[in-house]
Amino acid sequence: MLDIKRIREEPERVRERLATRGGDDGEKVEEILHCDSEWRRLVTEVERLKSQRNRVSKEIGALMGQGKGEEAEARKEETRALGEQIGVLDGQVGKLKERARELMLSLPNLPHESVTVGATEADNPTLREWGQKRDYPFEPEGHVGLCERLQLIDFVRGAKLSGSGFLLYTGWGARLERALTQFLLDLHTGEHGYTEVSPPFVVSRDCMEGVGQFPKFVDQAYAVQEGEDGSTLGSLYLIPTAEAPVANIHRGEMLAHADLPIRYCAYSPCFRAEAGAAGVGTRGMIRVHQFDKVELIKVVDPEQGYEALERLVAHAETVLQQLDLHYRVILLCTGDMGFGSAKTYDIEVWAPGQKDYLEVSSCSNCEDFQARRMGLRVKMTDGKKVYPHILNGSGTALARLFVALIETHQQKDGSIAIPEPLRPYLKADRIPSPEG
RNA sequence: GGAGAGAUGGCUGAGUGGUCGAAAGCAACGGUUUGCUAAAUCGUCGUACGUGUCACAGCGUACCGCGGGUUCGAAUCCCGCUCUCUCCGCCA
Repeated sequence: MLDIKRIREEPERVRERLATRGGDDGEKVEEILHCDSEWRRLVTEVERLKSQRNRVSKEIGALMGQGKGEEAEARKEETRALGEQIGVLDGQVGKLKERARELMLSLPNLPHESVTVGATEADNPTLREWGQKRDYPFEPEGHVGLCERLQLIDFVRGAKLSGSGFLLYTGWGARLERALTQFLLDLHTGEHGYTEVSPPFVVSRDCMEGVGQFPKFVDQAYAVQEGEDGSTLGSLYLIPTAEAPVANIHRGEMLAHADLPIRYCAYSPCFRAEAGAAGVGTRGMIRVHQFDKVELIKVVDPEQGYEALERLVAHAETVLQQLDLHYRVILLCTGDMGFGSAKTYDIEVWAPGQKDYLEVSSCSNCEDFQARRMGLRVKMTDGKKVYPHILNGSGTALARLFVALIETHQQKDGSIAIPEPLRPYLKADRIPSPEG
């Protein structure tokens, strides 16, 4: 959520920055300004009436105390009339405020000045690459083929259980997934200073709203239902990312400055309805309804938000470096950024079987956008209360990492070589080929 | 799932339908004092929004878990909800 004061003070600037995202939010800004000024006008008015009523009520109390009951009765008429006016005005005030909030919640964050202005992913600049595409003395196989041949994933039975887009990991596949998860958590907690948390995998509507998933992406979330009648279990939603619960851990709190920076690291499965994406790259495990991910969340002093973002990306990059996977880091342009983000780096790993780069991490600084939505503040050492910057980054998504790993490290003999740092976790240095 | 108890300012904890934004204590902050890691003493000490100011101040409104209701007036009475605690049952 943007700062209403900022919208009041420099509406043009806000409109300009929003426009770089490509949406049509100009009209919303207009309506917000209108609701806001109207709201302030009515609030002033209704508060004046309330003040009057309070005064008269006190006088009535005094009269009653003095035993002047009749006089008091007479004055009650006054406040009754005031009460009616107040009721009407309060209704209008409430509606305006609600409408303004609704609009405020639907506005995306303003892109940071350093972000390239652009319309689509074609405009995303590549910032750097690490490693390189290897040459294989054979035609590298795609992950679907590898998974089937090595019996890592049973695509058919996974779909039988839950429909397409759900994976059944088997044997070495399941073990590799578990090893990767463990490896990632140990790396971030041990080397990068994050505190591991294990959050609920369903969250309330408030949490979804806090991180900016709602209201815009309601149709992308699975709602938890209680029974066949469709009654929703207190409006709970399967998390699309651990960011939803973890970024909300301190919702509504007032943190001390000494509590910062806060760094959390969490494993969770992620559930995405991917409505409207059917048929687009749905084969295999590139785009699925459920995948595992290790997420990194930071809550920091606003002064240090961007410094923290650079470190966050570096932490995610370490994963790929340790697994010896070629990747590139790109900066999302204004038109391609997520709803709540002010600046986002994507890390894309090379998958030789796909002959394409896969997004395995998205690291964003949402600045105070989420903190404002969830009412999370920090009391600075000088006593000032500010909204901290909240950052999130994947460290990393598992399914696609799995793809890049097996495609990159496939061997001529049909086996998969396991990079050194992962071996202790898998307790093996290769995944053997059944026929080998 | 059943029964009961509770939810008040950073914390502990009072609170009669009407000067209650809320006693008291602790903590915190500022000052004074005492020949020494501390004590005594005085004072300050909630939040949000609106208004106002260069900025303070000031003024107003709201807030005693959340949402409704009764009333001229609600922390206080009524209803619904949420959460916490205790006991019972059930269960990984």
